[in-house]
Amino acid sequence: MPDRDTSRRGTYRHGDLRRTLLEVGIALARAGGPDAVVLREATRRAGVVPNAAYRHFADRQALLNAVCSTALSALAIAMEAEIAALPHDSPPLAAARARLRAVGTGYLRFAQAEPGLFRTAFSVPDNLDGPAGVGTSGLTPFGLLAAALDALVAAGALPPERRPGAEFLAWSAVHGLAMLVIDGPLRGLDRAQIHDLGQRLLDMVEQGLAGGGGGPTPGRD
Amino acid sequence: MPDRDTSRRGTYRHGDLRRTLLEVGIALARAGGPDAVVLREATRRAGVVPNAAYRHFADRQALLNAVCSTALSALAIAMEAEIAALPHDSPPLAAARARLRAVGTGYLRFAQAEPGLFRTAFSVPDNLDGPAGVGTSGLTPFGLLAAALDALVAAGALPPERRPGAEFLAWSAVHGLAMLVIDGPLRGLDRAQIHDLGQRLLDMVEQGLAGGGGGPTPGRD
DNA sequence: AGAAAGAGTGTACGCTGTCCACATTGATAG
DNA sequence: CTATCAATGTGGACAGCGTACACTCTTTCT
Repeated sequence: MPDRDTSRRGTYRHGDLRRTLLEVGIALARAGGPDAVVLREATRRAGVVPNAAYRHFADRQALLNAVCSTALSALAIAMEAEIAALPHDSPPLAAARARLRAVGTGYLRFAQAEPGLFRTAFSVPDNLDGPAGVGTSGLTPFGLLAAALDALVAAGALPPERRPGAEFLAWSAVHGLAMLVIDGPLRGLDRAQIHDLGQRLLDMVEQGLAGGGGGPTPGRD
Repeated sequence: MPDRDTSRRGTYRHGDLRRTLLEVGIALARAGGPDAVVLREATRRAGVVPNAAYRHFADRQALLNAVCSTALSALAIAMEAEIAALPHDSPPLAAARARLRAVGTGYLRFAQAEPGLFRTAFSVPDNLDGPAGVGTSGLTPFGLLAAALDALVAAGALPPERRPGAEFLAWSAVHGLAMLVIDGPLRGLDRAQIHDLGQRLLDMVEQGLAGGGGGPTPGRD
């Protein structure tokens, strides 16, 4: 981060204010979630007057959007890392199952390791499927989940007729648990307890998606 | 709502400012979620000077907490209404299953019918299990879910060893879907589509909680 | 060299939450 | 019946926020 004000900075130009603001914004989001991404504080830390930000971002929301995309990318990368850590020599069916679990586990680990960034990532309702917020594979977190489910179908572990919309069901479960853990009644649980609960949740998703016996409850309205 | 200012109001005293502020706060939350619960705007609508609020609420957060409790109560009541609408002559096992579905359906319907209140209800991390935010049965939304799961165990539809923590798994799934629907990629779906997805989700929860064949995936870490 | 465009500064406005001192009231004690 | 007191509402103030407008400094392009 460059110097703190014009006099100390020496130069009238800053150099790369846009990038600096983004990095500061990320730091703020990390520490305090979306509400902590405050334009004036960001410019202060960048050593620049508040209005300078408007040369690079239309308004506070634009900065927040950029931070949000970065947070989504970080989440995607965390999920990819969890996938990459899987053994490469498993049989296809076990591999497909393990991949879905890795997607969920990576998601939950990130939420717990970086709650501020996690909350920021989902503070903007867009960008979830847009071109932004991708990891090194070019997929968003959502895309990674969809791909894992496709692989599950290809491996025969998920009936194709149950595939459509399944990403929403799986995402609901994992995202909901993440919320409970970072600022719901489950905050305060230690890492191991959360991990166990996460694995039980993933069991539920796997069982529930594949569909055990009898299909959906008859007579539902 | 009483008159808009002292001159029109006539009386120096307001009458029941605390209640008025709470009601206005609920209206604001309904329309715009937690961020719309703005102290100055609430006092403006109550026809009173901003500082008057501090005689009844310690600060903005205290007002928001009160609104949050009310929103939680409204959610509990919506869920109770869904339960009450169930037929009373079903066999116990079917009744227990239907009750769990009603809990989830009521939750999702409320989120969709009152997104502002719903978001407000979960904007304060406490109050989820405290004495506040209860419905006519005296239970919080969380308590209603727990009771439905207990009934499921009593009816034999859920093995007792799977009961502990099951409320967190079920809640995760339903809450996550609610989030997707009110400000995630699923907003914009019409009522019927959401209902269908909700029922599929509840199928997944039912299947996944009861545990089909073989129990959890072996070899999970 | 001079003009044009880009980047940062300075000032200002309205909005917010909140603190302080003051005014008005209804209830209560003598 | 009146003096007092605690509760309640008012008025003015401050800092912090997002943001609009006009200005200046610096680089770049003709």
